[in-house]
Amino acid sequence: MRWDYHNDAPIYTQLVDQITRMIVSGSLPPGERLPSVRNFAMEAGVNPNTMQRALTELERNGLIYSQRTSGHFVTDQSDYLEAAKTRLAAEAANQYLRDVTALGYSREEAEKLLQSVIRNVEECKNGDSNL
Amino acid sequence: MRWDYHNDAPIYTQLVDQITRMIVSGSLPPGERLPSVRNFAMEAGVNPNTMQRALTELERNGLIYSQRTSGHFVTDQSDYLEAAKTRLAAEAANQYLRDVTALGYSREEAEKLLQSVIRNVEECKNGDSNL
Amino acid sequence: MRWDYHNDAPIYTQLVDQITRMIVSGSLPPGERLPSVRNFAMEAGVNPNTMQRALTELERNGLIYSQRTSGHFVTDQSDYLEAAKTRLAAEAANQYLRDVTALGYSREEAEKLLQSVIRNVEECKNGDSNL
Amino acid sequence: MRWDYHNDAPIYTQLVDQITRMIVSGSLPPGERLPSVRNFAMEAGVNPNTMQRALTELERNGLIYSQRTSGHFVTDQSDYLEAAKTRLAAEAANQYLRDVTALGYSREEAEKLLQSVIRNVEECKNGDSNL
DNA sequence: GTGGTCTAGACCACC
DNA sequence: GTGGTCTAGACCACA
Repeated sequence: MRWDYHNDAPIYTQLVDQITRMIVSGSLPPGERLPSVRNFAMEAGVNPNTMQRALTELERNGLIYSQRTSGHFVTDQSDYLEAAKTRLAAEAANQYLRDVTALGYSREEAEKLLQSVIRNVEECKNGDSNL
Repeated sequence: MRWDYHNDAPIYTQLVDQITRMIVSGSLPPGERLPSVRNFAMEAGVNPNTMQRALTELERNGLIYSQRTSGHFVTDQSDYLEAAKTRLAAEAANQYLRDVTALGYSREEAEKLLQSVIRNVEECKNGDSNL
Repeated sequence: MRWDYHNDAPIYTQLVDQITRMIVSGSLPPGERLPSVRNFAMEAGVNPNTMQRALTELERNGLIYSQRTSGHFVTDQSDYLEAAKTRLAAEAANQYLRDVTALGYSREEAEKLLQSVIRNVEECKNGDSNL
Repeated sequence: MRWDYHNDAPIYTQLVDQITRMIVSGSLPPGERLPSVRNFAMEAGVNPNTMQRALTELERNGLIYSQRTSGHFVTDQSDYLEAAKTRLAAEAANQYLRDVTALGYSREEAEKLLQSVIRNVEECKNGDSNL
């Protein structure tokens, strides 16, 4: 896992985002025990307080739960994970639509634009793999 | 024009974004003179300094230019405007792709998801028009 | 003559600079009568007030003199023009030395740097002439 | 460090220039932490906002970077610093050439003029040391 | 304590 | 009237 941060947003927010992705994408499977706050913070290269704050946020979101003495665990309600996943994806799609229509594009153009960008990405990927 | 701000980003950034959209979408046509800094600030409900900062940023981006004693003007290089428009749209599309693939979706699913969201939006629109 | 202005300095200052160069470089010869303020301003694409201010400044510098009813003339004291020329050149050289030593270069390096830049310019010139 | 300002340019610009020189000349070494905005401003005798603006500009130029809660640091990419140094020096040399050729001198004369000015400076220095 | 944003109000040169 | 700079002082989130 790569942990890199930018300056435009609070670190704890970026932690929440990244861990969320790890969970809903399954790279942190349901029921999995997370490293201790202290270790997890070291791994991510941040202050334990910051990691604690991120975990609290994730617990508030229902993606993880904490057991008093034994640590934090990814929720094992996989239907909930699935719901979170589709919700986040729908949010992203709506954001994209809002952005691109604000620029003066129609919804059809938004669709075509996405397709051309995808083609573009795939060409680059192929180019890279040839290096 | 609606000027509404949220709390996650600095106001001057949001001003830059909104004015950028007004320009590239053509609602502020090339060569058009903007209101004076003070008036524009009043209209947007912010301090003149904040608006000034936003305009400085826009000038740095090449979307407007300032003429020392007569005001700010939308650039009249329409090819540049067009380039900015497509650049911003491509950024939005890439952002969407990044978000949604980070959640574990494939690029094909990203496309289908967008289509279903668009259908959804259009149904809502129709629903509204039936009210 | 090209008259183009940038935004970082007052227009009248830029006029003073450009006319000064025209005079000391001889493109406006000693004793020459300048166009009327009104015409000169039109030619330069500026407000007559602005041109007037520039001429006043030039008169203060002794590069031109005005005769009540017949207009402005380049001074015919060619020794004075010569002196102004060398003074301005010396100022430029000193400015260059100050700039470049502030960056941490020695005076010898300043000399070598200038030579390499000159070579560079001449290559570009040759390249252009081949187009 | 001497902080003296003249009236022809905005203070924040002059701050940028002076700090840039401190950095590229090595008097502020790579990786070095700058004083806090407030302290730096006090030291330079300006308002914290003004210093902040200068630092923002320097960050945009890539000469420093800011770490959200711990301060500003000189970039540690020394190759970049070296590039900036030579770029600034080349700009100064070009400026000198432009100035002096606009006065009607040839490039050879520009070179000789610089040499004579350098000799002049060194004589003065020697004169000083004899006092 | 750090950077950063925002407001308020004054001031300036320019045209 | 225009843009632009500067100061003063308050406020905030982050670590």
